[in-house]
Amino acid sequence: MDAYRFHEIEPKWRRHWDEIGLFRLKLDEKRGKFYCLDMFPYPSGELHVGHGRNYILGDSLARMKLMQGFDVLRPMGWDGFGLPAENAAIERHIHPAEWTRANIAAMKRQFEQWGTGFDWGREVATCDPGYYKWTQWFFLELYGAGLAYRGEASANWCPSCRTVLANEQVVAGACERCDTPVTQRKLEQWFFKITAYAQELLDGLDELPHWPERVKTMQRNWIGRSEGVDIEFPLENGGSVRCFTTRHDTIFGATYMVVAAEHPLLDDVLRNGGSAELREFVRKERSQSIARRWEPARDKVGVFSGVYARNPMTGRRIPVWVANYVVVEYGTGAVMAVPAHDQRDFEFARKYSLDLKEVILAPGKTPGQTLAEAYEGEGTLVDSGEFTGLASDLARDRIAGRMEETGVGRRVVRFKLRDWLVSRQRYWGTPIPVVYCERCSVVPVPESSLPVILPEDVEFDPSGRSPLLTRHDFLDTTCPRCGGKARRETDTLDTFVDSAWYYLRYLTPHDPNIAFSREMVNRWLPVDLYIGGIEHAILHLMYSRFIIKALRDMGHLSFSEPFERLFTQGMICMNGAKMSKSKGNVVSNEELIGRYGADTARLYTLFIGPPEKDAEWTEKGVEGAHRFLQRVWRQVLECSGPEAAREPQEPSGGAAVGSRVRGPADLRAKVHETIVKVTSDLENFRHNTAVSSLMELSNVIGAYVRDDPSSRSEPALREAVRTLVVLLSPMAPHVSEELWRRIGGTRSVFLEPWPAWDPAALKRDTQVVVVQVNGKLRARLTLPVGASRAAAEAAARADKHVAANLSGRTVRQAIHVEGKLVNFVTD
RNA sequence: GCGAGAGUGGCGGAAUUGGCAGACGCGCUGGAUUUAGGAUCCAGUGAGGAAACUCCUGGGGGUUCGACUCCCCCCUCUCGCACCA
Repeated sequence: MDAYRFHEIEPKWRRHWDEIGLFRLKLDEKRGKFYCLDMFPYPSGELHVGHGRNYILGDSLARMKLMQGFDVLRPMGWDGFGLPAENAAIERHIHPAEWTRANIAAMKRQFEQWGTGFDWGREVATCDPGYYKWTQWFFLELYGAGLAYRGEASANWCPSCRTVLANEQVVAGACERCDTPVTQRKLEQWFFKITAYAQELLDGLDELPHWPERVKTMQRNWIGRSEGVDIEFPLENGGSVRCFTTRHDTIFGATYMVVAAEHPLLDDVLRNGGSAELREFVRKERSQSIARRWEPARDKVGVFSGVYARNPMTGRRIPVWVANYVVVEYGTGAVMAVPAHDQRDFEFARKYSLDLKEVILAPGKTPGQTLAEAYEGEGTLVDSGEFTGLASDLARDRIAGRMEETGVGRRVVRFKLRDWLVSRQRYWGTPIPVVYCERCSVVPVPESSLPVILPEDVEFDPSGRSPLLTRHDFLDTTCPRCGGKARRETDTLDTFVDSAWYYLRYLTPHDPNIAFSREMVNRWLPVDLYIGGIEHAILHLMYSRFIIKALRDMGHLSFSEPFERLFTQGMICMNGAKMSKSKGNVVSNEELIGRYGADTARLYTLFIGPPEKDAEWTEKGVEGAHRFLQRVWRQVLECSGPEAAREPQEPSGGAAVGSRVRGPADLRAKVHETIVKVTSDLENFRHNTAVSSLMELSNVIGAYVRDDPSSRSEPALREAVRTLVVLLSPMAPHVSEELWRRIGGTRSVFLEPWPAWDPAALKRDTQVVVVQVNGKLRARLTLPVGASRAAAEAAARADKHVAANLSGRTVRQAIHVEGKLVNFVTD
């Protein structure tokens, strides 16, 4: 028998699949569609076994769907813009474009080695002008719709790199690139108005039953909707401070106010004086970086502002404080403080000896007891004027109503979600297509002039400053509106903009005239299955959802959610840590595939554990997967080749053990049970148990021929072996294709129909019925299927273990579950 | 603190309309084959016990003829959010 020579088999079949265009989408055939999308990678050039998991999962499912007769769209591309390329340029003097292209080529080679089948004719890269032209077009569309605007924002600023940093680029309050402490800086920046869709983005999550609950929860937290009232607190010397609260039922207990250091009220106060202490406190707080402010559990400190306000419900005079526990980013940057019913206010009030007034009574409590901590729950109002005696929820409604009548406040819904800051002071990204005209101010570049090309022959400054700032042939331009002198925008777009729409481009990847075809995306989207890492749970997925809704409202497409079903795969770890080059615990693909072949790498990756959970990579596990493929190889050839008939052996004589199948009908039942199991397991992302059921089938086949070598010519065995090969093919495609041809397949196994199970074959003659006495297992009986209660009970009583346990006792009740169990309950 | 998820042999993990706990793989033990190693094959492998048998799904309680599965309380771990008013 030939050895399993995966080195020869694997490249051979990959060439063949390419030649027959197995993964080339046939757009003209209109069968059921299946758009199976993997999150496209950033071309870092680094690819190890941990990166393969999602692609292998998707590939297995896509191959099964192909065999089930679906038109499968299975594209791949590259998230080509981003910082690492620019850093490589600065550090190693390689141009970002060159670095990126080389990495794409290297990664594509490795993808191909895995045998993951993609429709490479649809490949896109976000850094190609043919792609980013359309990213720029989106920008203009959003700008035209009023969803892109320029505004001032406080941002993380690295003084050394001279750029704004995203929050995720700030590590422990310092720039991830150069370790310089990050400061806050107000800058004019471009934003997308994602907040206009806050409510719809929240509601839409309820329409996504096939998304992981975890991801939806994270998005809900991020959107952060809360209902409350905005209340005007009049100031003693004129004017007022507005604050937002969700607990207006506690307003009668508001004994002071707190504003954030950035609150405009303080500008007025400090202009007219203010204590030295206040001045110093505000200065210090305002200079804190955003990152510093986000550190949790800081001691609450504050200073009296010198200003008094009036509680609009009680008329009480209350002091206004400045403190570090109020954030300017949320609400109005000012809060009413109710120390009796808010733990933060309670701690602060105790520290600075501020008044406390109890206005909510917990159920079963009497007033006047000394509080050890704030009571934040619901209860009955006390000492609250006309609202005294109401329950919290009713009181909130009544108080809000009264505030609206009297003009003191109004009901509002607030979100934590901020608008999406999309400008970056970086070179390697999509240029923002606007110019600044001396006369007309901000002018968008007309669509006919797109793309605004990113100049490639540029010099990189070690400071990290964008080379665009000194490129006059890029900078200097004319105004599209008045023809006068104008300067181009030098900021580029956040790479999340590039990746927010790429899945639309795959349908018309090379069309120079349109970003996407309305008709095609309406037919092919939403994406049926989107596979990727949990790290994109919020940003990428939320931005994509936003872009789709915006495009829908602009009339470019007619669906509301881009991804019907989302699957987030777990990480692959090694020695307890995420595999990464810097930790030195990577297993190289090339090495692994060189030693064991791609099919082993794939099979082990699928078998390692539940796909959504993190898993620990072990060499022993790889060997186990390889052993299984070796065994299948031998088994299939032995049971199917001519030598199967030529080498009859004496029956081993040993009686078949209980777990073994007893005849062709039993073998068929196992085969068809495996078809059911593998089919549903692949559809439900339980690849690990799909693999184990194939191992079981292989074990059963092995025992079957061992017990009766003459059975090798049986039709049931032939069916078993053929089915094993076909069911294995999505997971270990190369070896399955080779075996399929060797056992008589005349065309690719992937062109064969996926096996259907035969309900008749699933029916077994006998089944195992367990017998319990008082819930304790006493016997296992093999009974004919459909045995009656009487027959089962009689057989059970006849068993000697059961009889021994029943002797001397009276059976009070006998529970019978057909085909499963008999349980005797005795006195 | 809030929210979500998880806790099962030496290890990864199976089993959910409540009905055989530990599938499958790794590891380990013994045997066959082999000069040897490797590979392969066979048998065994939750714990205790010579055995009969008993015990076992983080801990405690409950519902039930019967609980890994349902309910209540507690512990631990992972992830997310976090002074959001």
